[in-house]
Amino acid sequence: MYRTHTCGQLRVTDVNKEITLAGWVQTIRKFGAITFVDLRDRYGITQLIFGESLQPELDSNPLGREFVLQVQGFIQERSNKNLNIPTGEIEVQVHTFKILNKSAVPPFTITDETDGGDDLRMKYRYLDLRRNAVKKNLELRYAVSRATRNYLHDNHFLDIETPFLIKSTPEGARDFVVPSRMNPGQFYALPQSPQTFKQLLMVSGYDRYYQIVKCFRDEDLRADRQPEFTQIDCEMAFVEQEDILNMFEGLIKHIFHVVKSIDYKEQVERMTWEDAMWNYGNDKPDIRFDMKIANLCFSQHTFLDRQSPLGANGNQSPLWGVGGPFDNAETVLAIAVPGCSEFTRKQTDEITDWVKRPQIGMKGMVFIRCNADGTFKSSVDKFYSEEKLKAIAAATNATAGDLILILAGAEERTRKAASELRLEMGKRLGYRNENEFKLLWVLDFPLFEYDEEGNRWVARHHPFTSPKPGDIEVMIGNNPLIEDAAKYLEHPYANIKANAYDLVLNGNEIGGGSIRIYQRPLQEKMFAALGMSEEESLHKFGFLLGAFEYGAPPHGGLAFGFDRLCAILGGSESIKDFIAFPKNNSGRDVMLDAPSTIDDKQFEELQIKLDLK
RNA sequence: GGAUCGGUAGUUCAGUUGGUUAGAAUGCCGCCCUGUCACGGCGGAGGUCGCGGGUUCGAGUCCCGUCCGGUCCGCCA
Repeated sequence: MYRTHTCGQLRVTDVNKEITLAGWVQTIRKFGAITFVDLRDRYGITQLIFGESLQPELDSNPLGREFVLQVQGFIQERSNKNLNIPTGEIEVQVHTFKILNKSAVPPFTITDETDGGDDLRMKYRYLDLRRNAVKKNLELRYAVSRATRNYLHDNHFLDIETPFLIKSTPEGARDFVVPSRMNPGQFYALPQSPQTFKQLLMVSGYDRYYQIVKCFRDEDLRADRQPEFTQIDCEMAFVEQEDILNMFEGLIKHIFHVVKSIDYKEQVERMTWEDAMWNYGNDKPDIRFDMKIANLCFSQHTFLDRQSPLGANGNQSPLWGVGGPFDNAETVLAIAVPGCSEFTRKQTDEITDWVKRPQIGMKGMVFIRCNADGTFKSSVDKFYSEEKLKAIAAATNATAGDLILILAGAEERTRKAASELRLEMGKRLGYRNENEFKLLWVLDFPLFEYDEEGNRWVARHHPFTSPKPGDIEVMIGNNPLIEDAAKYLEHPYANIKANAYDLVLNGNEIGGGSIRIYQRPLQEKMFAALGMSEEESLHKFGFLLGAFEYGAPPHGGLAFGFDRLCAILGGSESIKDFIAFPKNNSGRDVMLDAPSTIDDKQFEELQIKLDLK
């Protein structure tokens, strides 16, 4: 028997017990005739003490960090206790020991605050995983997984596996492809999600399905995006949007309860996509803090059908007049930052530089100080009177002591910049506390989105998403074959809303889904609207259209980004440390050095000839 | 596809205006130490300054190219 106990379980109540432990040498502290060793395993650390009689044996079999060691001894109460660790009141008085395996000196320290850089840690991931910090994350991941399965099981969901080798249907993200030896010249694709399979399961009558499943997307990566990632994929039949929201609000609350001991009692807030874009500048607002964006004015129509409070700029408006800095701006947006009117010139310059960075791309920033005495001081005093500044401040909902930041420019870029600026100021002012969790449903997304590059309309969510009930008629009644972009832009499809919903946690999209189309004619209209010919839609999705002919029930579902959810619950921006063996941002596994070339023999079997450009 | 930051000892980093033998901490090795737990003390070893080219009397430092890594934009139904 290698061990009778683990390194985390022994306490003062175990004193005098004869035990055997096995684990890794964390540290060695030598004091002449006695030696202390911290022995570590998955469960904790136990101090070993080697007395004088063992020193000759230790001298001839020296220990080193990360050696695998087995010891026999008895538990004794420490004379000097270490109350920082759970086993700190006891130690093992060793009488025999055996080195089960030696270790090379590890390239970085196996400690919570390691001295290893990211690159090195990834190369030696098997050592990195020994660290408590990473282990804690993987344990949290398992806890989330378990809570999810328990909740869904209790709600009669069935875990059903779906295939990984499927057909490439290049809609949306790029597919990873896998050559088929038995079918030369043909390729499987790895699923971007089990979307169509779960819909087919609904047709088959498995009315509550889930799977915690790997998905694959061959797109460029980020700190929160991996080429293979895990989803909690769910689908339900005979449901409306409200049923889905309730079910999965329940799931996330259950996860909060079990994993974080948080009782999220209040109903999750809801917001339309339009309100989100209008007030926060993006479709996944962080509502832990307010600081809404004020829409000061437009000179042109925007994608939101709203009126700005101060009217158009330029000479059409008595407020803005002519000659100001916003004369030619498509959009003018403002944020009132609470309590920052006393910012120094250096601080405002610093924020200006921040919005001028290429990633934000603003040409500059205007600011107005709302002084405590009710006066205003701005960087545009020569253009606007005190009265006008007051009107702007009122439209921004600013109060005395606030600093108003104003951005102007092209609609899309400016709105995005204002959104980023709001988040940045929120972060700087400490409003984005990682221990505070705030959920939000974003509803009523547009069904379509115009793809400038491809010169066509694409599905914003995916092509199986149902329009909102009132908009279905619009679609059925309009099935134009659209020839050019100009027609698209006037097209009524632009205003069709989807029966789709995203769940947002602290400004991160953690889940999204929709009520699906379940009738063949509507699905055909959808494919047509996306510019797919009948032949093409049959070739790609004939199986789904066929299934809809055999009694497809109304259905809908949702998928959570599992890795991201775990990272946020763990208080991290990066998902890498919540994945045992992640890839770097070039999609490489630096430990395996994958991807790699393959043998000529493999090419031969696949009947593939490599001809790189 | 693009932007940006970084690459110097095993590791994490410093290295001024281009100028003597490239430093610190930690790790590693040796000696000392019977109550440490970030043990301590003394000593030692350890460097193709990512790679290639250029400028210069002289390059870790400046220039060009390239490779690798981080972050971001585009992209991610």
